[in-house]
Amino acid sequence: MTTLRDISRHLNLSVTQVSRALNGHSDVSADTRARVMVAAKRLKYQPNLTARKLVMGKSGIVGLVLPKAPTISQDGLFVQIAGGLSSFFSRKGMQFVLHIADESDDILEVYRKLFDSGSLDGFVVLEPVINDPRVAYLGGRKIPFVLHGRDAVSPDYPYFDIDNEAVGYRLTRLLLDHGHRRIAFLNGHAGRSYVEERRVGYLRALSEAGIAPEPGLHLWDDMTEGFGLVGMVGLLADRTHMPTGIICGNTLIAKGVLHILNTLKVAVPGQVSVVAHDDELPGTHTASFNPPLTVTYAPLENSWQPLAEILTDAVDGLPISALQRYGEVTLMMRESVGPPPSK
Amino acid sequence: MTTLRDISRHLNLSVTQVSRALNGHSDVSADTRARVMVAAKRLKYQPNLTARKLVMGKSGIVGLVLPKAPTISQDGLFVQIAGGLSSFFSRKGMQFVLHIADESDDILEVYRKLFDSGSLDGFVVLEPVINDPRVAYLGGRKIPFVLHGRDAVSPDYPYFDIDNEAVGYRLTRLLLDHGHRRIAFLNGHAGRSYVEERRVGYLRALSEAGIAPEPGLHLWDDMTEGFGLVGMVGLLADRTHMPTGIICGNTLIAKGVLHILNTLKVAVPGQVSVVAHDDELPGTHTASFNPPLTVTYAPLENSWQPLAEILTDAVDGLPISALQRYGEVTLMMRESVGPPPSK
DNA sequence: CTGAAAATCCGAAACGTTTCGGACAACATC
DNA sequence: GATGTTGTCCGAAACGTTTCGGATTTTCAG
Repeated sequence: MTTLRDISRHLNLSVTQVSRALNGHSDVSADTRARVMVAAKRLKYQPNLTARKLVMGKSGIVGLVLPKAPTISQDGLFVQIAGGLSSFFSRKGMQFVLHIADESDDILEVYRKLFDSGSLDGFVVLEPVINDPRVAYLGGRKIPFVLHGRDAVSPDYPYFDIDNEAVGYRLTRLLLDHGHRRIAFLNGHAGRSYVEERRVGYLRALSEAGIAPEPGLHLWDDMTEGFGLVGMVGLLADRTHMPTGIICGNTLIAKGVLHILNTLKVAVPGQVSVVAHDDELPGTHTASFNPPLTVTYAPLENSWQPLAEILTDAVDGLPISALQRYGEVTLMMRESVGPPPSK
Repeated sequence: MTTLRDISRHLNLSVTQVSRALNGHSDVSADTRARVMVAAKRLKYQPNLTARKLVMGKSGIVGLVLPKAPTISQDGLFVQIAGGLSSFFSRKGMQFVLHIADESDDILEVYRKLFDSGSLDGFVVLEPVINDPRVAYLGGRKIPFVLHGRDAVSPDYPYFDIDNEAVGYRLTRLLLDHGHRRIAFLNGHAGRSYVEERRVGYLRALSEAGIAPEPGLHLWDDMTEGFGLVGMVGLLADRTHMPTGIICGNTLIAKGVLHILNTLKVAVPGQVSVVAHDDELPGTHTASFNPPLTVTYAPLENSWQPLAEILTDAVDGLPISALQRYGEVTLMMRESVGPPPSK
């Protein structure tokens, strides 16, 4: 292990100057800085985070804690998330690390241990539920974290989210503008905040169009292909009274929905129009669905960078107002939407 | 934050004695120790692990480094591994952490960074290939690690493995003992050491029975259901000359093989006998295959505990001889093996 | 040529802990 | 009474880094 002292001896410099050179301080001559940089690289110098942490109070490591019970473990999503975050954090000079909590122990206790032992500076928190206990705990203890999403409407903690109310509104509005009047929404699990917000957008669009929401047309469930299959079959039960527009909470649901429609030879968009929100989950490529699906598009991948930025800033103590950001959502018009059948 | 110094001042003791009292050293009087304990509790003393780590040279954290490109094809498997290791390490008072390497950077460089920065004490290494570069690097630098498997026959580093030569031998032998003469082996990817070793066992059993191996009967490929499907179709191509015994490297392959056999109405074990090695991958339950599969059984789950034990011992500097262990393999006789058809 | 500002550099302290080497009693041994 | 032995204790060094305050050299205006 090479230390600052090694470099300093090697260059006939003081440890101080080497440190300052490496950390980009002002009072180091360009020449010295260059020499230090070269030597550091050549000797494969790696700053000892433990020592640095001791004097600065920060370790430079952040993490993600997941319960063993697979909330996200499906679909290779897991590796994608960890990989994405990992690479952006390392680009910011931080290390990102993943911790799977034993199902036996309380997840909040895991956060505490990790933070109080001084190993981790902060956390990325995924998949919030409404009034999320993790958020309450971390926020209460003033432990730095960033939430992917929100657990309330106007939270007082760092987060990155997309405008889910707008997603619900735009998808509904699109169908309304094409003339649809009976619009079903296969949404996610109740309790998740993004699910609830999309519902709010859906209801607002309907109400603006002067349409009373029918309870049977809004469904909550796991966002899986299975839900799409079962849900769509249910909606088709009464052919004389079925919806002409279908909104799917994600592309898995849409896959199931389209599968049923295609199998039963229901024309899309001839008889039924279908739209969805597309996170670009691995393995679902909405452009090559049959027919190509009209979606609101906001790839998950676009969140890793802002999440990493926000968390590093949070660890550095920036004010919360600077740590709340939204991601963009684009409407991708493709071929799954048309006017409703004329009776 | 209360420190040792606070306690020492409060008790008119030296920092040394307080530290020794708290850590249960011998040269502290019973009286002093009691007083220190009381004071520590009353002042809510929390030892600063960072400082301790700096002086002791250990962080108490070990990790697993994975390339972003998924070597471990199955995602559920991934979580299972990380979860299993995590829970056994935490039971040993260590923290386990997972690091996904950016595909851009050299994986050895990642190991170096993680270790030299003092963040991690050691590593679990999975899925060795023959002459694995990671093993060479870590071993060469004397960085503690434990290998799940081996990358050579008699290695000089800590490992936990099963006897893969015996797996190959026993499965082959079982079929031979039932009278089979033409035995195919759908093995894993060439280069992996366990794959090669099983092949050695297979060849030894054949040679003991005086049978010359046919090149076309031993196949290497990814250990997926797809390989099972494709491989089996290939083996069935010439019905007059097909093998009567099939050995599958894992249960995914076996799943594919059985699927083909069942679909084509080839009787198992009437016309073809099938055996496999069963790691108990998530989602494959060989007892309820059709027919229930005869396997060598060595659940992956049984490795987490020994791996955790070996690595902690390795970090503590125990001699290598104490750090090399084998796991058990049981032969589970079920219903997929019988005599070959009598012409 | 002088003086001061600017540019570079360095020693030493600090972070909180463990541990090495020794100090100083009290007590037993011969 | 001299010599070990044992039981307690303590000062100081060490881990590798950052940073404060000052020291030294260079530059440059007057």
